[in-house]
Amino acid sequence: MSENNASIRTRFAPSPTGYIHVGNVRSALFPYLLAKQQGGKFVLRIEDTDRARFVEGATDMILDTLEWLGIDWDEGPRKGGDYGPYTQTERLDHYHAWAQKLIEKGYAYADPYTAEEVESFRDKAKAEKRAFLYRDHRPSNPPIWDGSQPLRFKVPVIKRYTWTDAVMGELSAGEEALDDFILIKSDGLPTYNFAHIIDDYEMGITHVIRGLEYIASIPKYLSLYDALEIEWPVIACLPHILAPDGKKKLGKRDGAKSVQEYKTDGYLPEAMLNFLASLGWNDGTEQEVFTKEELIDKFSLERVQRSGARFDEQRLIWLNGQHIRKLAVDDLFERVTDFWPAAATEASEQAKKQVLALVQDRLKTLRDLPLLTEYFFAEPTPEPTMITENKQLSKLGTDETLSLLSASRTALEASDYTPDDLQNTLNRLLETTEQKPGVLFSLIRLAVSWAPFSPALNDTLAVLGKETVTLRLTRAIEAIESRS
RNA sequence: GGUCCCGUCGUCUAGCGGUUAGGACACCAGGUUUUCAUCCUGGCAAUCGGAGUUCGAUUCUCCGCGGGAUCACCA
Repeated sequence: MSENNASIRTRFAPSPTGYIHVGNVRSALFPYLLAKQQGGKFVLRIEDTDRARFVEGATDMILDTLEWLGIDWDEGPRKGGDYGPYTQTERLDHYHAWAQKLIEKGYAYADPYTAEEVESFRDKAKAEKRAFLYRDHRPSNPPIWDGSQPLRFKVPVIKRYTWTDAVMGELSAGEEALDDFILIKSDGLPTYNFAHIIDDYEMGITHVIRGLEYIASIPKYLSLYDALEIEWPVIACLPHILAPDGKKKLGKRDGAKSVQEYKTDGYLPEAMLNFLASLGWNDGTEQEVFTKEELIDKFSLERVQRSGARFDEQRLIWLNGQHIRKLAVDDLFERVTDFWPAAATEASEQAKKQVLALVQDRLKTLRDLPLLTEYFFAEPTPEPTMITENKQLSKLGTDETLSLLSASRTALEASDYTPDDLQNTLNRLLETTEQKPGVLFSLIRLAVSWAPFSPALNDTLAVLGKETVTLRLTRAIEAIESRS
């Protein structure tokens, strides 16, 4: 952990073009962790300058997702702050003022060509297997910019740029990386390339952390910082999260699920955070399970991996189980509100918590709850074939099965139904019937649950209660009798 | 094609010249008086290739090979 630096300001700047998928979240998580660790501020900014891809409601989806994950922003939409507005379309006057400065300095000019003309330049370069550079076509006498043409940046100095990336290390790129990119589009809105530089500066962002796809553009940004006489911020590029099978960056086309889907699939936000953080980062120890507070405490950009990491859902599932087991039952109870089987609707809070405590160790996702608990809330339908197809029980004859169930019913009726007494009763039953636990316990378990698996027998019986157990044993006996 | 980045078990990774190359997920086997899960024990499994530097390379350098990113009036 590095020394405290309360002046640190980081940001996450999504575009409202759709939901946030799991590949994007790390671009929010890492800046968040860094800001929290240093006692600085984490800023959220909405980059909505692309009107064509704008999706109504996307901003709210993104904010909801971040809130669910617990990635809380200090400034931004829903929060306000001293550096607003935090939505780019509300900051147009800022961009135009800075653009004017560049024009006055001779570092910006109107692009006189039509889109088609530029396209033909590009095609020609491609046909000749050359890299296309707009600055090779820089007009000698550009018209006065009247806002109807795109405004282009005029790169002041064509040179090799060298810089230090907080994750990738020393980087450099040749002159081919520099070009006269568009600052303001012909619709009057700024491009990302221009707007984010202005916003980051005006919002006092000290650490610009974003995905690796921007790394090729960094020299352009550096030349713009220089033209604007703005000091370079700390720059960090995060490697991509790769699709589970292929080697390409995980995207919506590869079936990258939205974060919301993981929520409805029964994943805990802390598991998601832990998983995403440890994809491409570790603290150098052998610790695998981290709480959010531990991540904040231990995170560092220096230890972020330089290569991409596959999204391995198996590992997420395992981590989810780990985090579920760490929760107090009361806390877990709050999380599973939407996951109970329909049969549990009428059950009391106390009854549900009892059941929950029993199955907590068995939950991989919250969605497993119905499968694991159905028979506690609804009368199961007897399926005698589960006995005859069980490899231990299949050796039992019908008569023997019936007498075992009958003896069990009688013995259990005498118990006070505390887990301890139930266990003692079951043990005595083992002796009097001269059966192995694998036979007797399996039989009772099936007769009261008719489920493929269940928690420890004495605990299960205790939660079901004497009345229910007696009833179910009777029904089991009847079902087997009527079948033979 | 130009520019740039990356390369340790199947997967996520530790390693910062000398290690039996460690851990985790997954998988396999065994154990904890039934099942499933948890938990415990054990097993399987990796340094992309070739030169060079060095007494000694996973580690440093170079060349290959492989993979990826990017070359928009998208971000």
